[in-house]
Amino acid sequence: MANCQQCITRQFNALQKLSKSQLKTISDTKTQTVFEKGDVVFEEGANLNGIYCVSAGSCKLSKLSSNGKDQIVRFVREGELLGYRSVIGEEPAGLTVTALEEMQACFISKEEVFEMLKTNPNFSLDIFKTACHDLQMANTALTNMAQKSVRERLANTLLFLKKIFGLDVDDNINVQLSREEIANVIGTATESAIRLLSEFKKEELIVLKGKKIKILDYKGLERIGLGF
Amino acid sequence: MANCQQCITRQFNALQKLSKSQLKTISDTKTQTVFEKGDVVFEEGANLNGIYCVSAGSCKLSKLSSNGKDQIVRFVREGELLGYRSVIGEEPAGLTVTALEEMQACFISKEEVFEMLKTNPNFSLDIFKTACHDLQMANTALTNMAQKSVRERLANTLLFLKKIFGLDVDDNINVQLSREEIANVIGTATESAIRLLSEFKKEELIVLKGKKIKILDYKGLERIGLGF
DNA sequence: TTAAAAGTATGACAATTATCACATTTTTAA
DNA sequence: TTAAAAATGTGATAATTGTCATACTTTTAA
Repeated sequence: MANCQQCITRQFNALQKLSKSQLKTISDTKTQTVFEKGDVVFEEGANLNGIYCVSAGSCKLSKLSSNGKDQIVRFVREGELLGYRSVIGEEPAGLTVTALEEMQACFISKEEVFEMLKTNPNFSLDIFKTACHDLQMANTALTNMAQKSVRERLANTLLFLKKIFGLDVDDNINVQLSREEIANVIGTATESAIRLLSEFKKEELIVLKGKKIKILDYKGLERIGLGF
Repeated sequence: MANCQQCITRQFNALQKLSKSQLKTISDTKTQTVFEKGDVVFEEGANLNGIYCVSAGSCKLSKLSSNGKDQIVRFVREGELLGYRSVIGEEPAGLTVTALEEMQACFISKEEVFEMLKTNPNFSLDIFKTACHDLQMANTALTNMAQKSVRERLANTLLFLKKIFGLDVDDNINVQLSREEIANVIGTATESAIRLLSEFKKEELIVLKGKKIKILDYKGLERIGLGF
């Protein structure tokens, strides 16, 4: 996609609020990058010079704990913006962003972002709303992490992954995560995640085929996730 | 405090960015409320008609889990704003706010807030920065909750409470929380929190006197919090 | 193509944490 | 002031989860 005017991605984020001339400006100044699976977009602690608009593919946002383990905090798909928290908050990035598959993103410089924030209240409010919603989600995630068992969290995580990534043609959850990554979402040991996945399989809640996971019993997983 | 112009509280939040006339407007339209210890300012799920500027006292922000337990997500002290996430995000409140002591707060209507957001980019950006910082904190909290043991979380929580509330004349952490509330910050059973506090006391890391907690060995708690 | 490396799976066991029971202390309210 | 209620503290025990060992499978790269 050479220019932003034709790009449908922006319909899904705050860039939809830009005026024609503002859109032309970022279209002319943006730089487009392709990331391969496993590539790091930016790392925790980095000072970002702009934000990324993800135009294809998906990535994980993770944070390193003092025990050396990665905690996956969030997934971002095409259409979403990356790095605005750090740029607007004028802090180093709090999370590391890693591509989960081939991924395309357009970089928009900090200066352009602040210019838009100052001159376009609709843009400003829209992106602010996203941040507020993210905060809501973060608080819910914290509560679940604190109050739910690993088994409950796994059930919720599977439903959550389905919600974010949807299903492929065979009704599998449309994302391929390693067992370790699943464990890093839940906040548990890899072995525990593997063991509980096997249990879910035995209980005929899911089907496993390599990294592919198909949910058989949505109601069942929901019940487990709620603690029953 | 009858008017906002003389109120020092606003120095500590985005209201410092208001123009004189904007300040006069909110000063004339605000309503001031006093909350007693245990009073609920607003509840999870409520539709807020404005935000609160806390001018005295402190409160806890908590979320009910499906298991019936409260998770304390955050503490807010004088000088901070409450409810902006819900108002700006145009969502029901995600958290319940409860006064921890006598507390005073000024209510500013939604209409005033949006008016200021639209016409004053400095205000807008300042409050946005706060939100971004809150997001950063939320991600760190999530990672700690997921990756650290209850013992480690208790150590970190005590240091965190000291940082937020400071010390009283006898060097106790300057907030009185019940054992249950401490457990609800950490995300553990009340008995476990009590047991671990007793352990810390035996290990001469802290001194307990009723609800008062004095930290004796900061380095020791830091070491435990990091997982050593 | 094949050897090495990485990832997945499972058992055995240890450590952590939750739950229940109950005693003691503190707070509350009549 | 005093009885009731709530909060705190501790033991016993069960349940959950982590860790280590090891086998098997899949992926990677020479």
